[in-house]
Amino acid sequence: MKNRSDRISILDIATQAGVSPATVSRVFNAPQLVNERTRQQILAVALEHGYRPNASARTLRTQRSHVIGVVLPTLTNPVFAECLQGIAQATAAHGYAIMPATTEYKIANEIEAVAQLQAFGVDGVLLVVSDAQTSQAVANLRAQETPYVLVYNRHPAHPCVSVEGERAVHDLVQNLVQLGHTRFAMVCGQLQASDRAQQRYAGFVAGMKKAGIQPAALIEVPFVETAIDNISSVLNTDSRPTALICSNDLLAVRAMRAAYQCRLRVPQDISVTGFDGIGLGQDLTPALSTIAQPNAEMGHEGVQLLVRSIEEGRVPVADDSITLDYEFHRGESCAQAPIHYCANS
Amino acid sequence: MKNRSDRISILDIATQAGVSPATVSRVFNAPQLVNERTRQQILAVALEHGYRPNASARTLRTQRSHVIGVVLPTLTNPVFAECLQGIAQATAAHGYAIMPATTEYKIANEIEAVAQLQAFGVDGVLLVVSDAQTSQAVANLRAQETPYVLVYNRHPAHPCVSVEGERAVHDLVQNLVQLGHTRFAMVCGQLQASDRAQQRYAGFVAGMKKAGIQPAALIEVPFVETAIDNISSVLNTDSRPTALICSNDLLAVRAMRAAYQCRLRVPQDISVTGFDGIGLGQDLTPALSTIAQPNAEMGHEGVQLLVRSIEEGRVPVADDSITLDYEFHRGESCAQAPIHYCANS
DNA sequence: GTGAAAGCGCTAACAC
DNA sequence: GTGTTAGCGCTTTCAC
Repeated sequence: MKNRSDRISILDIATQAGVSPATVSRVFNAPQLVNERTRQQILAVALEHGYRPNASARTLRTQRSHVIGVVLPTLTNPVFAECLQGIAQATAAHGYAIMPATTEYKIANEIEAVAQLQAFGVDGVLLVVSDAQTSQAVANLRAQETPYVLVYNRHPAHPCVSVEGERAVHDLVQNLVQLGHTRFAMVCGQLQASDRAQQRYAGFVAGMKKAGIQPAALIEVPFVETAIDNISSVLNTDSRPTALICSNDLLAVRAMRAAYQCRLRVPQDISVTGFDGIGLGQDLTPALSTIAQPNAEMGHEGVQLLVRSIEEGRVPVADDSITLDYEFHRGESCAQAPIHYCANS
Repeated sequence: MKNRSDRISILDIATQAGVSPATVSRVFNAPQLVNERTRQQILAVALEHGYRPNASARTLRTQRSHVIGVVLPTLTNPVFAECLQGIAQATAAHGYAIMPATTEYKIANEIEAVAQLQAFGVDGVLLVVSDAQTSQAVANLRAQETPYVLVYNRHPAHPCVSVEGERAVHDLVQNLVQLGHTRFAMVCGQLQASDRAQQRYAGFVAGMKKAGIQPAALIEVPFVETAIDNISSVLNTDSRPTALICSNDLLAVRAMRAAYQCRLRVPQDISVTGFDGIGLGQDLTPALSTIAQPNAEMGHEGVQLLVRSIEEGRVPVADDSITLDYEFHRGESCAQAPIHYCANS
């Protein structure tokens, strides 16, 4: 009986085609070295059996797996899902496979994921880490000289594909000030769990300072489950903000929900902005105002950079970093500050 | 100079620990066979070098990769992203890695993905295909006796983890009829590209029949880009429906947008329901009414079923199929039919 | 243009 | 309880 484990091998193809395994191998790896007629002959036999060279054997022999590892926080947030989608498409176009792992924002998982990927012999890894500066996982990659590129993270000492989050939020604040807003609050997840959120917050602070506005509330939302309550409690105060700048789109959606529950209209009573540019944001009502990153493209570029350096036999370095443009989507969730607040200021 | 390609091997560990490679191997694969003291000794050396057995070599030797392939349409739709998240967590818990590929709903990509995964020697594959009945990719898996489980697809001849989509929509129609609705329309993507959508539509038709209601409009949306326009054109007619049953949540969000653009209030003027239960749906305003599938759990169960049968050395069969419960989330996007329409009926 | 043979790193008989 | 050895399927010199 045919057993699943005795798959057809290069030797079978060689035998049936009346050539040596070396020739069959050449057909797949250096076809120009093989006589046209024998090549066709071999290809015919291979096709008939649906033969493809065993990747583990090839990897073992060549020390090249044609697999890219990917480490990211979660696929529950569409930003990362969209990015992974971009990664998947780009790698497929280059003939690579991907091996992703999610960390749930846990440092220990980042480290474990990288170790596992290294055991699988991935040619390189793309990561979104909690904090590029202090990441042990990244340090390990570097120590082993495994090529890697950070995505979303932005740090001068590492090869990164990122967006200027700090500047983006800084400019956003100016933008809202133009619209008459003077009372702001920023909504973040746990700041220490994300260098991106920290950078966005830094932009917020800088923007406020630039505009000469009082330092404003930071609403740190420890768990997504309670986000709406956390935000509502701020919106229920007398001195509530007229603009809520959220460090990501998922929070912005919840902020709009919180506003609704507090009987505030978006954007008439309160403006809400997000960050990320998840696809769904544009289809919401009101359409989400957000600093849109080109998520799929970030994945694309990361793959591009990583694959190129892998194929050139070098490791990507900080100088290879790519900064992509973000785009402020005006949306419908932000507008002029409400009149009576303007009067107050 | 240290080269990235000469990673530490089992032989290095063996030499340094003063044992044979076989003993080192045993420490990782059958620790109980090794003397406690030598085991500790070897573990210490391994830890010091951060050694992990090379997965390609292990795979080549044992014919077991500990990798699960995943084939799905896209990660741009949160349903699949949430499911993959569940898959990633479950596989990690079992010590497996995943290798996903996206098909963009193209049959050719399904076939190619499966072939690539087979070349990588995955131990099994989880797939969401366009049409289980006619899938060549699935047929190939079966021909090679590669263990596989379908997720979301529901078909009597295959091992599936799914939800009774047909019944769900059938019941939903009754539900809406109870609320006074008599004019319905169903919104789908391209029906021939998804057996799930077909099943949901069948449930719609059956539900209408059961309620003794006129066969209603089917709004087939060929491209997501134009979804809102397609839907709007139906909403702008005199005989517009009072309830829009959408075959997935992404379409439902766009349907709500279309309603808004047509100056119809959801749910006062028109009720909208989705299907899938994407996480974001509950945070929207109005909260999305939907038939919620347990997306992460579907991934979990698929992994469970697949891994169990892999470890028992058999292939999952149709009889192993699992039907999970869906849950109707009432949400805020559906309500009583508007009065003047009731009067009409 | 093609073949013979060595060896990538590991595991699993089998021997002791 | 541990070591010796063959071989998984492939690529790649080197020889012809």
